Amino acid sequence: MARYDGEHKEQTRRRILETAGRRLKSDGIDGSGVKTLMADAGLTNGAFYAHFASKDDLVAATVADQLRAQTEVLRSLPPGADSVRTYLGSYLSATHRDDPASGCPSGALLDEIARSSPAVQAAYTAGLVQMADAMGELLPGLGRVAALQVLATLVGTLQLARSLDDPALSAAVLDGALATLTAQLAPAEDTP
Amino acid sequence: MARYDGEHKEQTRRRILETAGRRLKSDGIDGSGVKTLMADAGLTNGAFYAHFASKDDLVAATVADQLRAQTEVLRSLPPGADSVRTYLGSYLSATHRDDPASGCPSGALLDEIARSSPAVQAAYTAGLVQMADAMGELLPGLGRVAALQVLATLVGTLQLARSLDDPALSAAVLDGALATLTAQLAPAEDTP
DNA sequence: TGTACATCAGTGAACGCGCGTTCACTGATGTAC
DNA sequence: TGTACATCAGTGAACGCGCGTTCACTGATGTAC
Repeated sequence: MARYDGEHKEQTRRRILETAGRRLKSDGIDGSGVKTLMADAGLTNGAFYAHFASKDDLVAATVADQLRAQTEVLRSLPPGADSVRTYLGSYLSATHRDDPASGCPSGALLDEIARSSPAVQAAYTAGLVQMADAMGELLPGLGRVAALQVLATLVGTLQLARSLDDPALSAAVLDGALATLTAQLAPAEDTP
Repeated sequence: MARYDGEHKEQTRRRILETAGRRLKSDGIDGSGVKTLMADAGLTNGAFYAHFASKDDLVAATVADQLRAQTEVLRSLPPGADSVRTYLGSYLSATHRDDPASGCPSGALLDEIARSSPAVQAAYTAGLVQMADAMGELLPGLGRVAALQVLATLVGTLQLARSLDDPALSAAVLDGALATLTAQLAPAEDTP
């Protein structure tokens, strides 16, 4: 019946989702055109609407997909404070700061998401709660709201580090936040 | 010699700067067109280039102006932990969350600033350092980097509260961050 | 005081361009006989 | 096995529109006589 068995099309959709994730995070939502997003996936603009209802629909799907990926990173770590420390360290690294395309979607897009459609915000809320709960499972006693607070601090710090044009200050803010968060999350483990 | 004594033009420039501040914070940088920005100030698009060299120039000037206004708010408070607590409380309020146009430029625009030109990032860095130092002067012992960390947490929390479509969760994140920051900044004052 | 003039802040049409979206079509594919 | 066909993922031109920027101009203003 179906010529490509549906599998081929599904694969293309995934490819668009993944390259769009990188492009949106590096150029922003308003800064990424449909033509460019499709070219990134090796396609032309016309094919876009065979996969997504609108640009907004793609943004919502991409946000969900990106947060799923971030959640999987957290779930792949063994439980314990060490894992959380490792995660914080890589989140607040110069590497992450300097490569938004590969990084956290919240850090790259949060204020644009705050201005986005209800569909995008719904996808974001669902995805971020998953991510917060995954972090909560690494550290017993860290509830959903507390985990969201940690994520908010990570996001704000990363954005700030990306916006300061003084490299020493940018690095100091990253390091300072890592120290503060580490102390805050495992206060009992540093004292005998 | 000069027909309007230069004062009239300076006043118009200030008016553009102020209405642009509100528009940029509510619609974003990419989301605000020159035509709209000028209409907000009661002018037409053509007059724009008599006041600013480019849209990027306006954005840099607006970022500087907005951060100056935020800094003045901090400087107007009497020194002491109570003032900082008051400031944190108003920053992390539902009122601020629901009215980006009147609020903090970092909270509204930080990830777009991270993608902006060197000129915008230079204006942002200079303005934010002023703001951090003004906060540092309210609370002895709060250095520049520590103050920037506090600001990063405020910004991330505000953006997150604006992006979550669950009102209860949004409020819980604001309240939780306020409690955590307050405890963090004045740890000696809560215990006898 | 009244008139002619120079100034210049502001107007609004136009430039080329990219936006999100639509649609008639192409052509590679797997199937049917 | 070889050929005719139906499917449909993908093409690329076109739609109307708004973008940032330029520029010839208008007309209210303060000044000079």
